[in-house]
Amino acid sequence: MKIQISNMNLKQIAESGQCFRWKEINTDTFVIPGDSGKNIGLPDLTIKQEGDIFELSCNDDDWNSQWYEYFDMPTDYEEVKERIFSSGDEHAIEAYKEGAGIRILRQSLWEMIVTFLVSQNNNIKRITASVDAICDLNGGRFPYPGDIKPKIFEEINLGLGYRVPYLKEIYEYAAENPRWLTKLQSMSFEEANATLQERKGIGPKVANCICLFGLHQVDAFPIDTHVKQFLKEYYPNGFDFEYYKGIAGIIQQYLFYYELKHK
DNA sequence: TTACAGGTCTTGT
DNA sequence: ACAAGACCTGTA
Repeated sequence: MKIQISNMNLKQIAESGQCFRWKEINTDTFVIPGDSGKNIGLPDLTIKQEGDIFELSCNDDDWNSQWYEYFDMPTDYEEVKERIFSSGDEHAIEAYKEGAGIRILRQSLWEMIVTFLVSQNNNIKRITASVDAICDLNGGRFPYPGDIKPKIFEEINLGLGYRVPYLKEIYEYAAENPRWLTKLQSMSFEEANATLQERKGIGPKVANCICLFGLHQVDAFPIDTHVKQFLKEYYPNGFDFEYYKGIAGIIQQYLFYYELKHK
């Protein structure tokens, strides 16, 4: 199928550090694993961008029931744009222009938990390699609790370094507490954020990433080394979180992407 | 060779 | 509550 979508750029999303399993098979053409979203059994999606026209390998039903949400179509990015431009905040405007096609994907919560545990004090290239290695344990599909035995992390070198016990423990915990994920989904941002940080290896930054990318809590604002640098350089007197309430997490992605590109 | 990467934990004050 | 220091490892 073929459709027109505004405010979306696949390449920018792929580079924005929120998804680590997209494969670019051609220029502006990506394969996205079907289990990246909320329906584990979905076929992989091939999607090709030409301007604001997108050609997808799925049918209308799968678009309407699955990928529409995955690409965050329910969010009005035109409104986000207007709020940024009417803010008078020149640094946010500048950052926005750099990554105007970024969207906050609505990805699998479990995948985000595991992925951002891996991400700490790490680089995107190695995170991708480790996530791929973790999927290889499960025939290429992202392993859910119970799909693999937690001890596997100690037995096979997946390039996780000191994060091995974190991964082992989170797989154990989630298998023993099967309602944990659904509980997180019913919590407020503050509750979910605090609950996530009860797990070993999940601190404030990783918890905010999980809230933003796995729970679509758009008030989450992960402060990593890049965003910290951006805030320090351009907002020495503080960043106006109040003004951006409701879209702070989206803004955060523009700042992150801008800083990543200008380094 | 040293520093850094989408940080967190432990320990000491 | 806050500040060091340690921590795997590939890349520049």
